[in-house]
Amino acid sequence: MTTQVQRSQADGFRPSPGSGAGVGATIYPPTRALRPTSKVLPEHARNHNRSLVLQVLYTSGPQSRADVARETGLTRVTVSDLVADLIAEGLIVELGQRADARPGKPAMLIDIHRDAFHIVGVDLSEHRRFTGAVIDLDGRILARADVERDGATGDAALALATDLVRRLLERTDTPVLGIGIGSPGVVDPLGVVRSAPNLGWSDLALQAHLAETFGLPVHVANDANVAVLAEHAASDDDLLLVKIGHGVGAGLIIGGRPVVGSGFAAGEIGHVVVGTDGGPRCACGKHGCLEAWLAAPRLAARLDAIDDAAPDAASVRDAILREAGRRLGIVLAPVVGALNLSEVVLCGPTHLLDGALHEATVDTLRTRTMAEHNRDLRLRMTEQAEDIVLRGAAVMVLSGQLGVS
Amino acid sequence: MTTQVQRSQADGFRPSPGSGAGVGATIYPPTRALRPTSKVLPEHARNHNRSLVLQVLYTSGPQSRADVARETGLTRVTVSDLVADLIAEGLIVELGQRADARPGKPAMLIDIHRDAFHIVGVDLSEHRRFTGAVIDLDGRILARADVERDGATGDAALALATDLVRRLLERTDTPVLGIGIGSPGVVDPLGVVRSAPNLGWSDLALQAHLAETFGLPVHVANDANVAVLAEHAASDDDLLLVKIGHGVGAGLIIGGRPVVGSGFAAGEIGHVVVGTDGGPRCACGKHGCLEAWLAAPRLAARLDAIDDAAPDAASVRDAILREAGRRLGIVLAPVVGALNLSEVVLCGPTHLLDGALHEATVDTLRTRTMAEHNRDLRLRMTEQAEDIVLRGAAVMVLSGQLGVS
DNA sequence: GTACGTTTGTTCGTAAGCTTTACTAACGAA
DNA sequence: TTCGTTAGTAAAGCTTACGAACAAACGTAC
Repeated sequence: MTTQVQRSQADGFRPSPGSGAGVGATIYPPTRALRPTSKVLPEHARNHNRSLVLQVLYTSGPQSRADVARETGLTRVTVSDLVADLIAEGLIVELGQRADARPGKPAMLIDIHRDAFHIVGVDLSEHRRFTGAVIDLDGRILARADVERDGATGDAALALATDLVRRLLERTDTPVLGIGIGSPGVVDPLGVVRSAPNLGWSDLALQAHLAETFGLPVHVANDANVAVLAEHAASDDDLLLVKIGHGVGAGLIIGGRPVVGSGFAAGEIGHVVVGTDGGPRCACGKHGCLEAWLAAPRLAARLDAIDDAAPDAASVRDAILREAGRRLGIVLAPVVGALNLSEVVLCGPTHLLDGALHEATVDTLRTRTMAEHNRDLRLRMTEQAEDIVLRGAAVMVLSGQLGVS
Repeated sequence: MTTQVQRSQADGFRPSPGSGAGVGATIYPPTRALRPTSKVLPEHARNHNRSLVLQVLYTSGPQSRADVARETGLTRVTVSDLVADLIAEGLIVELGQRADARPGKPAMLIDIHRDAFHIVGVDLSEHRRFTGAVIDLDGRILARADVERDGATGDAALALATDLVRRLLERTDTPVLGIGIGSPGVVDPLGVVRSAPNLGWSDLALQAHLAETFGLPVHVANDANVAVLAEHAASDDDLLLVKIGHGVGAGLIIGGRPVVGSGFAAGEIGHVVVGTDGGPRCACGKHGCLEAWLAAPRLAARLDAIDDAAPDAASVRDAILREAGRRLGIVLAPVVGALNLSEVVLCGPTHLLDGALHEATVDTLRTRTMAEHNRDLRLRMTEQAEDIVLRGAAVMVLSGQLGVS
């Protein structure tokens, strides 16, 4: 009976991609979308392979067409064809023959044309000013420009941001691949700032405005969601980035894709209440919000309130930072547990975060989650300091325009 | 200057799929994988479109080839070609001409051959017994079989499960599309049970064992992760399912894809500590774990301890359930906030969960998250009761084998 | 120095897959 | 009967990737 069943099954069913045929080869593919949602044409496949070639070159550096073919699994013929297109478009250049001596025909090295395009990145998340930079394809910052915000909101703030982009575009003679913007607040995938109270923006079509003004591809996302892209470029795991500044926000990448959330408000953890014992009153009216514990200005104010002359000032400062870290750990523990995260990154003022606070967060996470499951959890400070949003904006443009990161 | 820049850019760059060319058309595609990881061949595209046709029929029911073409965006020619293949494989059948009178040639209705295959689903998560069922493609349960576990662990438990599958396979004469298993513990994507303390399993290659034994496609995943598939079949949003039974676990679908976690332990929230005021001692040694508050046996025991004769027994019961619900809300709040979830589903004993506990969880979530961002959050009981894991197992097989759900 | 093997990148022909165009079949409406 | 509409199919063409074969260019063994 069972043999009959399996015979019919084997005849009637063609296995889907990713799951080989035959006994024991069928696996549940976790990366496959559950439901196909739109058709795929050959040109889409080609675009994917095009990005794949660029990706290999981007991460592994100059190499021959044959090398790329081996790494991608495509044939040399196909790679040559794709590369020919990409050279014609100016995205790839030939660098000359490989130097080292090997048997066989010498290889012609190719690479992404790293000088062919620049990227404009802008960070609107700082409270006091907008910052921006011209960035090359490798994420190096080539030129900077800032503008003091001076409390500007609404259209005035938009004008400041637009002008900042204009000034940055004037700083380069190289074609610009695109403009990436990290904005505070809730930003939808079409680049509409749904709500950014600090800037007085609501339903502002920032992407459309800038795209029309400058005639360039524009990508806009929440600042923390942008920042996590910069961090993700270095690793491949699921990643949570907590950005602590004037407010507290997070960016999240799961399975290689940014999490946006049902209302495009993923990562908005600043007003989640921490613990069951009250806490400082928050601007939102609640008590014990994460932001009330952890926002940089509030934390700094609490530290400043301590009289340096007092005999135990140092230990009080330490206790304050430690408590803030503990509160962060309390909020993160359920998230780390539910998502089984292996990597959490902190981003913000180093003098506040990197020390007692960081330690306390680690300790709290350890004691409040199942050690067995989260054994290899890493909690670390970002190494990108001030420029993380700018670099993330560049990654966002690279990813959106070339499918590379 | 800027005009020059944009001209070169427009010439040199071909927009990637999903982002149209030209001003304002470029969007940041949130569903695109950041980095292409493997090549895509035409046959992969065809398989995708094949699944797309099946998906449309599966969800929308019998219709003509032309209807499918309109809904998928593929041409009638391509749909006819795909359908011809699928009919040859026995996955689609022609049902005869459409009855209603319309101008033009009458349509030949086609549908997924819903009687051609059955699915075997098994739930290993109950403490006292293993349950299983033969399920049709629409998720209807056609036959059941159970086996008392009687404390069996290790190889004995494996033998019980294997025998249960064998008995289920004997209950149907229809070809079996595949076997789906929901197991407690941590299960990796290859169907290896990395760790299931209750069953005494560690690194047990359950998928491989069953596939070899029965010569059928087998899919294994954690019980809560399986259950959430059943729930997801009804909606399309991000979804968190909390499964409360002997333990407490969760399953999570984000962006249409199950979250697995870095150690394949996503959803293991049972041993996250809740609140900052201690709590009952847990089997794991910590105090105030979610499981210590909420696991069905412990909750029931606390309720049973109340003397029914006592004057205020009812209100004490209520307080206990309410407190448990509050604890659940406290743990979920950071997760809901970080992921901006719109839908959370509870699954477990209705008499415990659906009442004061549920209400308290909703209240707690409301007061501990930002109402503005999570306005449309729904927290509800599952409607699938006992069979959710069995139905989820069927969805897992459907999804894995046909790309349909 | 010559023959041989190796590696690169290209050319040519082929197979797969989807589209456009054009057709036939079958129906209702005027 | 004629006209317009809809379903499904057939033929041709375009895109895309592949395999086979080849020439170029190199090291090495003898």
